[in-house]
Amino acid sequence: MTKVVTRFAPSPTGYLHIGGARTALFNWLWARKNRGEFILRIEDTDLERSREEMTRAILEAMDWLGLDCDQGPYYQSQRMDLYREYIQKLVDTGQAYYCECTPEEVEAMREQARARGLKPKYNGRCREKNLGPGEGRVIRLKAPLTGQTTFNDLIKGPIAVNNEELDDFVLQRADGTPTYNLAVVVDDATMGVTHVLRGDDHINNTPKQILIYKALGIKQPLFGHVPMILGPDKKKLSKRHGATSVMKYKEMGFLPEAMINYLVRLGWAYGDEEIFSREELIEKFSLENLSKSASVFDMDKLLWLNSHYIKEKSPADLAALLKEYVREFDADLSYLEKIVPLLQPRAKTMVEMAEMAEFFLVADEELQYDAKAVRKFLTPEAREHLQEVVNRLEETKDFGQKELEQILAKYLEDAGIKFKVIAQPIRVAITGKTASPGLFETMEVLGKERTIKRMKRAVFFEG
RNA sequence: GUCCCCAUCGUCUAGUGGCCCAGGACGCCGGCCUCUCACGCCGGUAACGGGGGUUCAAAUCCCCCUGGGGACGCCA
Repeated sequence: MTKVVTRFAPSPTGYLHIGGARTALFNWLWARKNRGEFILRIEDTDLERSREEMTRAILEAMDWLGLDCDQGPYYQSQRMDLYREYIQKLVDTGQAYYCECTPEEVEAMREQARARGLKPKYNGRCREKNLGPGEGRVIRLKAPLTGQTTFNDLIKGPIAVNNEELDDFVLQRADGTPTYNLAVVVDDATMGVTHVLRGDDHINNTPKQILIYKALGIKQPLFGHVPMILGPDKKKLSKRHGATSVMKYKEMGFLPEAMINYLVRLGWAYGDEEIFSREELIEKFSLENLSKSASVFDMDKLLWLNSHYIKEKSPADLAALLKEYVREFDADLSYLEKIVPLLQPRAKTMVEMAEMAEFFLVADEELQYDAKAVRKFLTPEAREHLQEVVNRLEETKDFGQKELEQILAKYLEDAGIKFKVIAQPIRVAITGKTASPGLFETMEVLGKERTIKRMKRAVFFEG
């Protein structure tokens, strides 16, 4: 059995988007599962649109997702000689030819075909002209006029296309650079790629590439076309649907674990299981369980997975992460580490967690009070209770949840009131809001001094 | 327009001819828990696009229709 080699080959014309990330993930998983190799290749043959910063952004996103490669990144822009060599081979063997038609002329041919209700194609005008190299000339593949090109897709099954549908497409542009289809074939072949897993928007390119493999007389890899990811309107996912860049999700406070888990389940399933660790995925991933149909990106489910992984992660790790999301961080990590457990069951994203952590981090005198909360809960009676509770809190040395609970219980008994009566006032006093983690745990983390300071401030606070 | 691909709850999906008057998950609704908000737990809502076949038996196989998506570049 030969070693499995997969690759991810983005073009640096944009950021790594959701769909690309999933394709990369599937390739990565397949390589890892089979103890094969995963190659990263930057497809930058279009020197006009390729941007170096995009390459960096893609690499950064791959890194964030933890999709490490064994080879590369390779750059097609650095392999031009190799492509030229293969193209020359095709010209020499009469399987490719120079064409002097201008883009306008070709467009006219296509227009003509369209007018007759046919598929727009180049009409093969220069096919038998036997032209040599020259200014403005491209090289086209002399594609078969009849017959069928077929392949057995790993995901979709048998696919057949009549060769009449294909035309003599361009292999080398007028500027001497190779086109996508040629470069992909040369690279996949020379890099020993065994499995090409890519978006099914490439399905129509596959027959063309197979024609090149055949013309070159080289072994072709196995192809698998994964379905597209759609927006809620069922159209191909794009900027119109909001964030599509993977790194945007990092910014929005998603964990890479959640991202990976979500992406893999979009188009792949393993029975009824929903949660997968990286190791489980490598063990359980399989091509047979990939679905054939497109799937809709669902933010709610991503959010659910993210909150799951937030609950699962260690407070220490989260504290370190949270640091990046909190504005003006001046406390130390150990303090954040105490806050995090209170927020884990509540925050769905790191951004949310940062917002929820805000009142812990702000200076006591700068704590913002919600006006409505003040009006509703800091009533004159409530303020009296608050003052009484402060008096009792000042006398305690221990400020742990247990002690606090006892002190409050004693006060309730003495004052003859229910906890409900003072719970919200205290909460508003120390957090400024009506919603927060449990009162006692919040007080403990805040500490005696700050809790009391805030409560005292609340007693006389005027909204 | 032409070609290619696809078709189970709103969404992600299980299902590979009988175990399915279709299971899980997200969401949504209701309840429980409760110091608020969450978490958690329990329950509920909701789908095989339509029509023909094949078969003792079809969500599962075949055909047609419809619907959706994609591709038709000297982009990838």
